[in-house]
Amino acid sequence: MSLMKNLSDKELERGIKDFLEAAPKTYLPGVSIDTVIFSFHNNKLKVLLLRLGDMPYFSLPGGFIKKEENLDDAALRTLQERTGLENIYLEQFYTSGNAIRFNENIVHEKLKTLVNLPDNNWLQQRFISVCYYALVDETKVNPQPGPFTSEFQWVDIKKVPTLLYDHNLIIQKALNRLAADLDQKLVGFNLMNETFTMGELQKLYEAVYQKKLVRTNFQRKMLSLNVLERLEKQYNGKAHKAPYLYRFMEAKCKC
Amino acid sequence: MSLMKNLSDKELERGIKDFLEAAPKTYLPGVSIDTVIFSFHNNKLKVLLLRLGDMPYFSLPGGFIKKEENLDDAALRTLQERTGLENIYLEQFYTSGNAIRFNENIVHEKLKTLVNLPDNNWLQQRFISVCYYALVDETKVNPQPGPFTSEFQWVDIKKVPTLLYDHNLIIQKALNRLAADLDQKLVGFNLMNETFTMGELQKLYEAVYQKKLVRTNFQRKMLSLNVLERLEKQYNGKAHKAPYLYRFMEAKCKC
DNA sequence: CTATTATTGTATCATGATGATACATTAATA
DNA sequence: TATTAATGTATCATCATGATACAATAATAG
Repeated sequence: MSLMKNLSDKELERGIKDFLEAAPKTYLPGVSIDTVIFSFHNNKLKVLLLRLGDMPYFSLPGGFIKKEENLDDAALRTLQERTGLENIYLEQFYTSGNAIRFNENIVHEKLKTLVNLPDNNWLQQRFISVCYYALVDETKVNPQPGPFTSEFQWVDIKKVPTLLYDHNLIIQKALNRLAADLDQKLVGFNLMNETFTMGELQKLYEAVYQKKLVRTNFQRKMLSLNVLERLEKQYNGKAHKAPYLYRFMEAKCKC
Repeated sequence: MSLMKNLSDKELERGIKDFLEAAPKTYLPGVSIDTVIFSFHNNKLKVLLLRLGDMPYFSLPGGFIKKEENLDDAALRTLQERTGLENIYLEQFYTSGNAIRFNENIVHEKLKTLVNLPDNNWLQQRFISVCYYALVDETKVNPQPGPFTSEFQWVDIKKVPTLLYDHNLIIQKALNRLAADLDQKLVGFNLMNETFTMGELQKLYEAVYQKKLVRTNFQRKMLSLNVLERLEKQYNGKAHKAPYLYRFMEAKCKC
């Protein structure tokens, strides 16, 4: 599902110029934020990727920290700006800081073709990037382009292409952390609808753990947690027993 | 155990002046490193704290990142500079970035009493701090003062006083992470001597988990991991059965 | 209306990990 | 030689988990 914004080069140029003028007085230098935005839709775990212009690589959405803004607040703000959502589950998990970043020169070249930039402009400095992961409802996200975004795409976690910088590594670390948090903090329900079947929930866990689970044991485990409320059955017209719907009872959980 | 370096105000002034002259061309602005250095000695889990001049608060050791240096390399270098050790177990676990840091003004005031500094000097900028924990052998550490250090102290984790900035929170997060890594990656042996008794190992786990463990079950669990080599007994002159010594067999472990 | 099919919900059994407890072992001392 | 205090091992109950069997059921085909 590609969300083409089809920003023209003219629009990109305008956005980048405005950004570059404001950035040095607005944002902390040398520190950026990258966010791995997860969703779970049609039984697939996905991440939101974006592209600058017609560049051959996607990258993670991110942003910068205002000079008087707390780090976590900046992560939430940039995420809200990009998704239009409130109340997002957000977790810091890693900070990336190699001196030379994969393909960064390609980005700089691309920027120069879009805008007439001097060498050593604000965007060309070295950045230490603080990484967060977010759990969102894909259907409620209305991606808003930032100054460097011409295209959004939700990509199946199993089909993520080679990305800019070390963003593939960052996604892998996010996924590892999400798997641990799924166990220990039950954060997975932030990715489910209000109601869901046990089979749907199992698909989420399988996508995060990247392995098949035994259906009957999964069901027993989930029910034993005592955080699921069983609702009416879901008659879906299929020629078999209808599954129950469940709701996650936040009150019973310690997260 | 206090390691007074008794740096005079004159020495501190010289060091800080030199640092401030070199810092802007040497280090990335706005990003620092804080390191929670753990040791386990005399059955006590400790962290290395340091004090600037005669300030009323201790703080964590740390450092800065050279302009062309990878983040992890910087963490290792600053740690080596401060401890004189090679081959240190080091793990990044958190990045701290509130806009206003607890008691930072006190530090700025103290610096001004030591050196005649302008407002808005390099040290007074806002820092995003990337936090690492390290596991070291206290007896092999020979603390080297940095430009802001007049005193080192190994402090029992149970007796850490109120520290500067959010360093108490950072230590707590480091301890939580260490507890998780003790389980999953068996990093604890980095804190033990080459050989140790089961009782000593249990004291380490109890100090990290901050709770008592049942001796017999702990022993069974550790032996079942198949990573311990049993050596000769340790006759220590006590009126009871002598305990075996054990050695950690790295080869059998996946860390 | 009945048999079939695909899926779902539950029960059962074997296995392994863990908490709790008992007990045998032993190095030094009285 | 008995005592003491710590150590090493065994045992039992409990719980979590993997594997498997089986009953229940909603739609469909005959």
